[in-house]
Amino acid sequence: MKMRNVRKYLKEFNGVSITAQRELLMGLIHKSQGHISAKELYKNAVKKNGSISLATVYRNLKLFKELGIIEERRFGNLSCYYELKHANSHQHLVCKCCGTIIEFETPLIQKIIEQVEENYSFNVLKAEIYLEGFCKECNNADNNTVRGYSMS
Amino acid sequence: MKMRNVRKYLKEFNGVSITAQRELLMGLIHKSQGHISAKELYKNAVKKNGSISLATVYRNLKLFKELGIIEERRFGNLSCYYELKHANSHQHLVCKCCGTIIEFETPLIQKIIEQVEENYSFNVLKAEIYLEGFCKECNNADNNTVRGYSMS
DNA sequence: TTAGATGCAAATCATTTGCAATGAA
DNA sequence: TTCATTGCAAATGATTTGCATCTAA
Repeated sequence: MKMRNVRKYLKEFNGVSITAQRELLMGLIHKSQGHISAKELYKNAVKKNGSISLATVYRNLKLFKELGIIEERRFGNLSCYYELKHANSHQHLVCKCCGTIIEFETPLIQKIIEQVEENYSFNVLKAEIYLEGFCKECNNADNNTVRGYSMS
Repeated sequence: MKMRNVRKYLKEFNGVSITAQRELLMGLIHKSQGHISAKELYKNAVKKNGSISLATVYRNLKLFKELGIIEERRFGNLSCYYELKHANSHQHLVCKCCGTIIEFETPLIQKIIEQVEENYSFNVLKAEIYLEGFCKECNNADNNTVRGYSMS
């Protein structure tokens, strides 16, 4: 991502200053083109700026989240994943074996939201579908493992 | 829950012994009739058995999970919630303000699974929908707060 | 008797926070 | 100059683990 665009992003918000760390982190999040954890982001950032701290990564992830630039997701793990907020909402399909994360969309989620708003008088602000299973390749392989554990 | 039923549950598994702590924890999980966190479970357990340890709670939650008796859920928080595995799958609707958790069912989730299995050659083993928003009461109230933060 | 279970304290992992030093506007 | 931001280290909260002791089978 061009520096100019990052600046544009951040400049829209009053009182938020543009620092080298923020530009770096935003650039890396853009490059990740998908989901990245705080630790991965930190590791990548250190390669470019040896003195950046994990605290700065967390603080800025929190800031970007509050500014509505990124979203935070949990995929069963203890740690979170972060991704740029897309215009179009999408859902996640995760392989228990190889960890591949596939994004997909479905108009049915809108139907579900409507049903729930109707039935429970709820004002739904966020809808997430999380599907887990085995992808084609892992399903065929013999030596399946689930996040490091053998499942023979 | 009657002790006999707890024993029946645990006896089905070889090598798993029936301890007072396990009976207590299973009973409390049953009584909770919904979602309970490890900490809440521990607090309730201590009332009946002053010397039970948090480690025992976590170890047994892990065991029950492995035995397929309970399920682990994350609702955006850092900590997990545990619930008995129901025969019928159900989804969750959480109020950002008061924290109420509503369970609901929808046949549309099956449709989504079918679509995904078809489109991505995935073998889907688990499907979770998580909806978040404001319940009727909180939506009407003036002083809405989101998990402790004011949103005036 | 003996493998599995427990309690305790210490360890880990992800995330947050206090504080003094630094840097953007 | 001034207030936001950073790096560092220590704190926190959830969960796990090592170890000596206990207990169900």
